Amino acid sequence: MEEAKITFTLNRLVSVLNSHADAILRARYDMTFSQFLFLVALRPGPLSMTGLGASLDVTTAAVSKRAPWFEERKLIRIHSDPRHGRKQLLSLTSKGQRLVEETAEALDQAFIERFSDFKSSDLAAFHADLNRVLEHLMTIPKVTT
Amino acid sequence: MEEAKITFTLNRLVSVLNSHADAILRARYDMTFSQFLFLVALRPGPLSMTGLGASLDVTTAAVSKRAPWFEERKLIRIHSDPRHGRKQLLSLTSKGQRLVEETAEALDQAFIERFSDFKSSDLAAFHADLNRVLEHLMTIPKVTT
DNA sequence: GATAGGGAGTTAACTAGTTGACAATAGCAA
DNA sequence: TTGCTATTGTCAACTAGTTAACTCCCTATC
Repeated sequence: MEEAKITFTLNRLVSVLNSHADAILRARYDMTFSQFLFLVALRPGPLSMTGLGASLDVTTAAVSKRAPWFEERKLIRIHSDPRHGRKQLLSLTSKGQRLVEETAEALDQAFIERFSDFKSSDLAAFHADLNRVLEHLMTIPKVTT
Repeated sequence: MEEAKITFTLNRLVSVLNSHADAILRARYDMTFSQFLFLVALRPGPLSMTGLGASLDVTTAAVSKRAPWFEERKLIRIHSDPRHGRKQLLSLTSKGQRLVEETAEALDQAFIERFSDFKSSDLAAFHADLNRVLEHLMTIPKVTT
């Protein structure tokens, strides 16, 4: 009993965190959390449809359907890769880039304020624990039948 | 920068945990994780459409659409509340109950095995940390504008 | 050069959510 | 009683995912 409840607690935790972020983005930027994630994934540089899908942990088809929405709003540019006829490269426009920086900053700030009464060393230790568990889970994919 | 990454790590962690659970359920019980959650929520006793929605953190409409699928498979029963003409009560059939117990047990077992090399006191401390953070987030809803 | 394969993207049909509008019932107050 | 107001569930239209089937285009090999 005690075991599985960790996963329930984790699920509740991320759900609360994400809807918190979503609420801030909707209220201040008229934007959803998932739109934010789409743009953030492009921050490090242009990606193909498939590459962005991998980064968002979503199929290429899902990206292909959503991309035009962002292009229409001039947040991203879609241009075909000169080195590969079929491949499309998605990149942030300067408008998109500005939006990402601003929203990312706002969320960071909100997070910091929310946890201002936690010692930063505690948070760091917590993050380290999370990473330890995550890394443990990534090893030995283990085909369960 | 360091701050927001905690939330990214958390999101990755639950996504890995949940797809792990999903894979086990699909392979061994031909069932998805979200179907499992639907049934598990009814384990403590019958719930109305709205009540189940609250428990799953989903709207009443979503429950209303999915419920017939489970009824057709004789996993739940839908009967109107004798004390309230409009209200519908959803409850597990014995088939549903058996399935829930079996799958919950399987997932618990898989979790235990997966973390067999973690000291259980470490896991307990980790869970306590999670709860501490979660409780912190639940306080002061704080209307952000 | 022809062609077989693989990689990349799109589309269709599906599932699972959402919101908003609605219908039906419950419950209270006058 | 009668009549507001709440609660409850359903429906329609939408968003965001999935898988499977398809189309292009590139590359290697014969």
